[in-house]
Amino acid sequence: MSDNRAHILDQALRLFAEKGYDAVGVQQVVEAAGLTKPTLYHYFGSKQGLFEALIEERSQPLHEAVRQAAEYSGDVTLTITRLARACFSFALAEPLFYRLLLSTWFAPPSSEYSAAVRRVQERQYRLIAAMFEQAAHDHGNMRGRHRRYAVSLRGMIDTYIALWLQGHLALDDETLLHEAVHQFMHGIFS
Amino acid sequence: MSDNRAHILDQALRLFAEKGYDAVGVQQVVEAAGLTKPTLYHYFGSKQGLFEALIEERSQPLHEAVRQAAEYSGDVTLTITRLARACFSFALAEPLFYRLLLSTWFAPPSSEYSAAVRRVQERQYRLIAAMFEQAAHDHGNMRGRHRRYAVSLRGMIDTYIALWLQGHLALDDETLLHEAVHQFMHGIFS
DNA sequence: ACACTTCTATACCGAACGGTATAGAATCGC
DNA sequence: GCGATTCTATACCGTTCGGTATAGAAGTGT
Repeated sequence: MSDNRAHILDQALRLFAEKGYDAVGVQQVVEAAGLTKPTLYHYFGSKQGLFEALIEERSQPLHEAVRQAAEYSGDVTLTITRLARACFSFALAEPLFYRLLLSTWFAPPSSEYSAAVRRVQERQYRLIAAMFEQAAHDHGNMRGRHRRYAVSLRGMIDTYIALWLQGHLALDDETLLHEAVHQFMHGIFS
Repeated sequence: MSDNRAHILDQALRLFAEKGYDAVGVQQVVEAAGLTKPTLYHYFGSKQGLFEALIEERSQPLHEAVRQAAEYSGDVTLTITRLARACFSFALAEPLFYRLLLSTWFAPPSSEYSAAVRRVQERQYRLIAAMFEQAAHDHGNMRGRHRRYAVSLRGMIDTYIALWLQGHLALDDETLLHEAVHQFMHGIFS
């Protein structure tokens, strides 16, 4: 019955996302899953191991989506739109997981467990930066700025998702998506 | 000797910013301050009270700086530059406090203690939104978008500060400041 | 039927958690 | 000097923390 493992991951995701890693005890997780601690420690070895397995496994669909969306096709606006849409879609499908990603990404760095999340973000950052570097071949004025562009695009995407998570806007809105991308491309004086 | 109160706040800020609220025990705080728990509970009543006092008191200089910078003077670019500079300056002066603000702002919402930080952010958001609303009187094409502009400007500022906190860029760089503002105003083509 | 590996529960470990009852200093108005 | 208030330390409360020793199920290959 190895779907006990999946149950533990499910409940751990929910609790970590709702209360934060340090505020959730191992006991709470196994109780929510209807199991006991030795089961959890059998599969994951430690609380940190549980968290890392959670991040590693559940982030793969996002990583794949970003990888596909970030393939530069000659049209910067289109690529950026695809990228933002990929992130928005994933956040809409897995709000708990995206909340966990965001909160850990901005959490204090000392915590050992957060390295897993930092790896995920770093991987995505590299994909986006590479896209801007390719795009700079077509648009000379972008040359040398691909790092800053990657950084600020990710920042914009995460800002919108964070605001959606707090109920300040609707993420499943194509108009909003295009306005956001348009602002990124052409500024607020459109 | 009521500067014991200040010592406790200092150490609480450092520990909360470095490890996170839930990962820091009351015992750790008073030990770092060279005191004992009853002293802390005399001044702050509870761990949550300590956190809220910390946020409320240490955020006032930031709030005042943002309030002044957000006074619209007829020049949008100048106002935004002043705003970003005010936030950057505060972050440079109080990196631990800004890190604490950011991490709590993106933390799971269930935690009672985080309401204090949400109040701070909400106050600043209103100042910035009001500035854009005034600016819309001069720039008709901005009308009705002041909320989105306020949101994305704050997002951009916090993104840059977060990246500085992680060592990815230098915040005390007037060129970077102007590039960031320029990108916000005119997009990445320009 | 049997050894063997995989999985799960009971019961427990020492340490740390947030918080407090009590009492002794220190400081103040007078 | 003296009562009253403010502040701080010793010692302790019950609970929860992450983690584990032990042993019993459950399934598998032979």
